[in-house]
Amino acid sequence: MSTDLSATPPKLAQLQLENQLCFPLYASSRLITRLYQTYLTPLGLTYPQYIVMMILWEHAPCSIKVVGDKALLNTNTLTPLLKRLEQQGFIHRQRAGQDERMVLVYLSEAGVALQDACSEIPEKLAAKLGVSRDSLLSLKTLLDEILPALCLAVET
Amino acid sequence: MSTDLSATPPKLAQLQLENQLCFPLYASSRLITRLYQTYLTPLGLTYPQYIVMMILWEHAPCSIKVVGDKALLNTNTLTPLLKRLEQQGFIHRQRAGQDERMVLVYLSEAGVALQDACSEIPEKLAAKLGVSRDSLLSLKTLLDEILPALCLAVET
DNA sequence: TTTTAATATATCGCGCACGATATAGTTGCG
DNA sequence: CGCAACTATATCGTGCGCGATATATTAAAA
Repeated sequence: MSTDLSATPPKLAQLQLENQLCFPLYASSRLITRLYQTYLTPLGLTYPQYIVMMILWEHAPCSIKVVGDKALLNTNTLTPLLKRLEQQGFIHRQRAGQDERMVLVYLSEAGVALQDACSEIPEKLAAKLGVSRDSLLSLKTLLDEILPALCLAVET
Repeated sequence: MSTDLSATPPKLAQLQLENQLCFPLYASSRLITRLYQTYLTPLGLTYPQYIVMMILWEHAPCSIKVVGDKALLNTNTLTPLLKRLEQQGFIHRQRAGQDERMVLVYLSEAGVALQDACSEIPEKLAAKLGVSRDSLLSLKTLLDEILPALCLAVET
């Protein structure tokens, strides 16, 4: 009820939204996704699909495992997502010959062409956001520093 | 395929995952949620439910609109979420008398008691993460600076 | 060479997120 | 007053995320 720190025990004050790190992280991630969506929807992509396409532009053909390692996603998310990308005609999938467990993901021509169509999105977004390049850069630096610690902590 | 910047046009280099701000934001948000979940599941809460409970601990009884404004969530997310919180016995809902459009959310005794059960979670998490308090604090500062710009940009 | 463990992918179920739409209730304007 | 604009909530459909589990293939151990 009170935001008066002198009246709120410190442990309960930590549970107030404005004192939490987790909330702005959660909220800004969702808002960024929504911003991207305005540019991605016309191209037929969702935001997680865009993440996966970025990985494929750089690494295809590669196994689903590799995509998952880079996107930090498991097959319970990736299998249906890749199915949709295949239905859209951006990729196709094929079991690897030498190791029948693996499924290799290949880019189609449309999938390759999509990269050009996406090339302007990051700068358009930065412009629309109207936050200094410095702020964005130091945010990225901080997150890149914390991300490995998060990966470790999740596994323990 | 190549990470050699001299061989990759700058606009396409921006589409490589490690040059993007959006990915570490998206990934760390999900990982933080997963970390919280280990502490929240035993209490019968999901992470978004925990966010909503934090708002209610501070502002209940209040309307769904107020909860949505603070959590940056709409009723298409909140209505079913609040239903589940009610089924768990943490809250109850009632139409406001003076304005029959509003639904007021009240904390039950169990809902109030839950705050104590959650009071140790933030510090436990920070300890497990093993990142300096300085890093976490400057991350929060940066995010709080960018969040308003994001809210604005989403509306335009 | 069996047997066992590890690996890669798939499936299921639940709970978000969110765009789009619908429905009451309220307010304001002519 | 009557009617249009606004507000608060609910519903629907789609696509994630992810814990849990299943299956097939390969590698390692006995």
